[in-house]
Amino acid sequence: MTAGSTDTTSDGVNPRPRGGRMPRRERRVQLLESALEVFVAQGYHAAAMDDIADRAGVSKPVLYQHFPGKLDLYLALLDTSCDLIIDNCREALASTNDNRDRVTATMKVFYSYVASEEGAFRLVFESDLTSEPDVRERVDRVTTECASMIADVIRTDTGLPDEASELLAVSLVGMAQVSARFWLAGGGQIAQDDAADLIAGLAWRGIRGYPMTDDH
Amino acid sequence: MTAGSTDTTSDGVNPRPRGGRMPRRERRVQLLESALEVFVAQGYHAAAMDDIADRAGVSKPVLYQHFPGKLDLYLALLDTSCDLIIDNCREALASTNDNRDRVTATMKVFYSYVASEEGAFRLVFESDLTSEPDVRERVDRVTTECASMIADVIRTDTGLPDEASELLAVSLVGMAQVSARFWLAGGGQIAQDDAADLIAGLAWRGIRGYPMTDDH
DNA sequence: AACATCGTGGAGGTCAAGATCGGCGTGCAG
DNA sequence: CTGCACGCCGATCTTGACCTCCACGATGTT
Repeated sequence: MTAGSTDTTSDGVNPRPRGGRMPRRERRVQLLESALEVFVAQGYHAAAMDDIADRAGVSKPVLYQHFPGKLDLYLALLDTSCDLIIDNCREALASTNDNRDRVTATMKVFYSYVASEEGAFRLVFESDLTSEPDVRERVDRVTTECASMIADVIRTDTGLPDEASELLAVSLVGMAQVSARFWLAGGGQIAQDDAADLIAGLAWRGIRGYPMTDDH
Repeated sequence: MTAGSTDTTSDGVNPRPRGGRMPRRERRVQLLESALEVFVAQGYHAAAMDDIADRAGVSKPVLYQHFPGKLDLYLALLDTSCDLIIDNCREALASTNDNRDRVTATMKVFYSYVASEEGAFRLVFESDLTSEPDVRERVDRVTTECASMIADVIRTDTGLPDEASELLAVSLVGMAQVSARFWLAGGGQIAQDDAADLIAGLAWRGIRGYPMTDDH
């Protein structure tokens, strides 16, 4: 009994049935999906190209016929995920003119992002390839871009200096991403919207007093 | 002769003079210092044991006579850094009974931690070995432990439920660590204490308004 | 002063993982 | 029926990094 039974190779993952033939374009998206699952579950370094190929139900050469290397595959997925969160953040900020609603909407964007089934946020917030400059640049860009958009609002409405606005905005983004990640790890003790509302309230109380309030 | 001149370690090319002989205990701490520099500069995976040995001015076998393997070496440094930030956080919270001062003191702890010359915070906040459960557990413990201590204060003073207190505390920790990291990356446009005060003000305005505020 | 001891150094083994080359089966035009 | 093209797979190569074996020199003792 060398093979044949579709048993789990290593973990609780079930590889796809082997032998199906499909056009290139379709195969490519399937490979991307499989790669995302493996990278999310194991991280970049622990993920082997064999694992991704097995997960997709194909052999390794097929994978290399679609992507030149492991890093390219990872960067493709990373770019998609980075663009998603940045675009959603932009839309949330543009969705209203009330700053309190802006805070809530942006917070919900982060919580939805983290709660999404695919878990792609791990590539961005928990990447284990930060030594690679291409990865570092993209990961940092998520925080800096989101923060920059928020900082524009802060600066416009408060008149604070650029550096202070940026730092405040970065801290709001940090609050959102870290709390969302640990909310998810907590296992759903609190409903997603309740958690987002709670933290949005914290953030809003923090920044709403800034234009006119002096310290103490 | 064994001059401990730890000058700027920007890129890691700074091998020590070779040939110096020293007692075990001293050699061990020197190896730890060298390993920290290399891990901080290059990350876990990119760092080779040869690099660490060369950095310390010794050869590879002596490194293995002091530490059984690469992971143990990394975990030793990680533990030290994790304990440091957790203990400092605890002391900051115990240093006063005024919650506003608690927030400021805790924020300054994070900024000092990130600004410390050795850059050990990168092992905790930017580790590239999160796939290893031992590492993941320690890294997460920093946030959860710090948050737990803060959550105790929040729960006591506000009467909020446990889960809400924990989530608020986690978000404050996230705000601190992310903003501190990006403040450092910003290159010192703002003075360290000013940045910490700014974010502490944001955090305090956020949480001070919650139910049952005990103002003296 | 000579010898034994111990720490040090360079060169090498092992193995995992990324990247690749000749064969196989299927569908279609002629 | 037959040749062709295309997609796919088993088996292999190579690189790089972690981890040990034989010489050498310094130190303490008689």
